Amino acid sequence: MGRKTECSKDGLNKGAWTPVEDKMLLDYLKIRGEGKWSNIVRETGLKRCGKSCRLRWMNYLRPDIKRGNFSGDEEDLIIRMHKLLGNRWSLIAGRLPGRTDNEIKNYWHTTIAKKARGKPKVDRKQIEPGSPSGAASSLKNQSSIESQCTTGVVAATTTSQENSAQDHQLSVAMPQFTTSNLQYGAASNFKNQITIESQCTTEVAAAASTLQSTDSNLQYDMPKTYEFESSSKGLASGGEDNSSDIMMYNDYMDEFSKILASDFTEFSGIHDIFSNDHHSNNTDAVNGDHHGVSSDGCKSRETGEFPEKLLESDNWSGNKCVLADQDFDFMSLLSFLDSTDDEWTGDAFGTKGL
DNA sequence: AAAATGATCAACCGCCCTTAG
DNA sequence: TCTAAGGGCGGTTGATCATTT
Repeated sequence: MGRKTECSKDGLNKGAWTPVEDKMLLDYLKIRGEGKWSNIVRETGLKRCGKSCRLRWMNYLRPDIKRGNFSGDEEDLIIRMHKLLGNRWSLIAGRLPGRTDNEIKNYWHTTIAKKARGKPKVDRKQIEPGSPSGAASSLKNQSSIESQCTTGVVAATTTSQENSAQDHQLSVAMPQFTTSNLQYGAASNFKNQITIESQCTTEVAAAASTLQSTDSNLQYDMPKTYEFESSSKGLASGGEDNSSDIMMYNDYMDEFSKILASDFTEFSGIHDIFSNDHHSNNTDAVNGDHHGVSSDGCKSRETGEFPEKLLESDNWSGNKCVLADQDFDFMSLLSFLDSTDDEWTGDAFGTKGL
């Protein structure tokens, strides 16, 4: 069933790449550059499918890849970005210069998620005492992901089996939720989802994205129709017409999705939030001032602390721009995330009080 | 010293989205 | 407008190495 993928064709190598294969790929990319991955097989005789070539390049061969342990700052950043974005590894990687989505994903699963479950990493590479990623940092991270939110509401699933699967997912992806404080409701509770205490809205949004990631029927920019309602894996129908609630929820997720995918400064709501006095430190950075755009699509980086850098890139999902900026200020990013934790609320999207 | 267990990470799989024809 | 192919992404697997018993 289904069409045969390029990588499932006979005669292609699988498994670990050899130095010879690496060289063939690098030689090709040196001449032709990235893209047109499927041409590589035809033009070089390399017995790898295009996807495999791309992966090898993106995750291993690129010269700008940073190797070695994640610093405490990077770890903090991952945790906070994950809190906002869920398992959107490529988006998170886009904010970590030199790190790949695969690397971050692995790191999350092997280290951070375990910490969140109270099982600290045993670092085989042995981090030097006093380094930012040492014990103190771990403790800080542990506390940073503790729940500040007493009530979380996530969309419902239909069966207890599915609930349990998602319990697991949420316990990993959303450390601030525990099974006991999740309220599983039916789809008819969408209204309740939206009227959740504003301080928890970030978590709700992220939880929604997490749910999406486990269910191909749920789109991040929530579907215009109830795709999930008719899905065997999707959310249960409440049995009554809640279309207005759903529409509001759709609007909310739509806006959230747009913001994640785009230049933040396009969103006046976000702009307004950051213009508040208590965020005056960041006001300049998010005042909607667009910078020059270079020919490669990367905007200029003469100035700046994190918030501006976060906002200035119009390419959230790609590493192209961010990787060029090796002086990325993690502390600024972390403080930004701190300062805005409470601000990623319905307010920004005009949903408060729905 | 050897076996068992755990941790790490490169690579694969399969799905979805985009785009070219 | 439709369809097939390519590209991108998140989830998962399995080989390898380190640590523990």
